Amino acid sequence: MSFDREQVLRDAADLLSRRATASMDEIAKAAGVSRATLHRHFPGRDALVRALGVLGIEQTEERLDAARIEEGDPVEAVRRLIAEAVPVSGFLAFLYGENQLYDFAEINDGWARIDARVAALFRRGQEAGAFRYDLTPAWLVEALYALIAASAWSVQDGRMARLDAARMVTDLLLGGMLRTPRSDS
Amino acid sequence: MSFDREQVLRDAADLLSRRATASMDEIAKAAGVSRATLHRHFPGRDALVRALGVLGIEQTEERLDAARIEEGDPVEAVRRLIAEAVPVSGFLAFLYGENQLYDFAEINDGWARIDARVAALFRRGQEAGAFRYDLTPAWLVEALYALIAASAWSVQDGRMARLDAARMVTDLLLGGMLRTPRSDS
DNA sequence: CCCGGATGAGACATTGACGTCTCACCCGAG
DNA sequence: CTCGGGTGAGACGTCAATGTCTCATCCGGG
Repeated sequence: MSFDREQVLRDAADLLSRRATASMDEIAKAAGVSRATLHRHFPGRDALVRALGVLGIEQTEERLDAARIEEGDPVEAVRRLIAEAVPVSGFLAFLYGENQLYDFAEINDGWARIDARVAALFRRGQEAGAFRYDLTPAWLVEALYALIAASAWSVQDGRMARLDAARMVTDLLLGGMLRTPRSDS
Repeated sequence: MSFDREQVLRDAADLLSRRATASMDEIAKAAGVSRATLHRHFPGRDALVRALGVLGIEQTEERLDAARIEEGDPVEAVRRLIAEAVPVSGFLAFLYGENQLYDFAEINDGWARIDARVAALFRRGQEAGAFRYDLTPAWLVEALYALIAASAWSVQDGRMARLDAARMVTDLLLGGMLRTPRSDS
C-alpha cells in the first residue's frame, strides 16, 4: 500500500467540507490510510489543513487558467469556469466553508487572488452589458462558490448525477445573472 | 443580566454555521453569557445543538406558513418564501450545514418536512409551466438553502447589506429558475 | 531472493475542552 | 431593605483525541 498524497487530500477535503469536526482518525479512515501514516505525512491537523488549502488553491488556479476566464465572451467564460471548477468542487467546498477556521496567510492570499479573478469576470460581463447590474460581483462570486459546493454535496449524497453537476450550476447561475428585459425592469 | 434563550440560540447558530468546531467556551462568549450559564441551560453540546435544531425547524416552519407557499402563483410564492426565510437565515444556515453532524430524529424529520414543502412548490411551478423542467426540484431546494446561507454569511461579514439579502437571493434564484424561450432550447 | 523504506496496528503519554461544582455578586420582586 | 433565584468567574476532575513511538509486515527495486 503506497501513499497517494493527492488522493488522500481529496478524500480529506470531501470529508472536512461536510464535517469540519471530523477527527484525524476519521479522516485517516476516509482516506484509507492509518492514523500513524496520516500523521507521518501531515504532522498534525494544522499541517493537513494547510496542505489541503495550498493544493486546493493551486488546483483551482490551474483550472481558472485552463478555463481562460479572462478571454472572450463573458457568458462563455462563465460556462468554461464552471465546467473546470466542478471537478475540483471538493476542494472548493472545503476552501469556501473552511476559510473561516484557519488563518494561514498563503491560503487567504490564494483565495483572495481567485476571488479577484472571478469578480473581474463578472464585472467584465456587466460592462459588456451581458450580466445584470443589480447583482453585485461580490454576491455573484459568493453564489458561484455556494452553488458549486452545493452541487458537490448533492453528488456526494447521491442526490445528483456527477455528470449533471456542471449543467445544473451553469443553468441556474447564468439564468439568474443574464441581463434580460425582465431583469432591467 | 438575564438569559435570553432565543437570542443565545440565534448567536450560537450564527457562530456554528460558520465554525462548526467552535468550543462551548467560544459559543458562550459569542452569546454573551458565561460557560457555566450556557451549561446550566443546555447541559452539553448535544443539548445545545438539539435546541438549535428544534427552534430552527420551528421558526422555519412558521415562516413557511406565513409565506403561504402552498397558495397562489408559484413565482410569487417563491418571492414570499425567500422574504420570510431571510430573517431566519442564521438558523437555516446552521440546519443546512450541520444536519450532517448530528443525528437527531426530530431534527431530521423536521428538515424532511420543510424539504418536502419547498420541493412541492418547485414542482407546482414546473407543472404550471412557470419554472424550468430541466432543473430538478431537489437541486432547486438545495440551491435555495445554499444561496440563503451564503447571503447570511455575506451579511455577517459585511459584504452585503442586510436589506439587500432577500432581493439578491430572489433575483438570482428566480432568474435562473424561470422558464424562458432561451431555457427551453 | 534480499534489503530498505513505507505502512498499519496499537500501546501509552499528553492535552485542551468539557463537565461539575462553589462562591460572590447582581437583579428584581415584594 | 431583604430575599431568592440567576449569573459570572474560575478551580478542579475527567476524558476523547492527539502526539509519539515501537514493532511486525508489506512492497518494490535491484
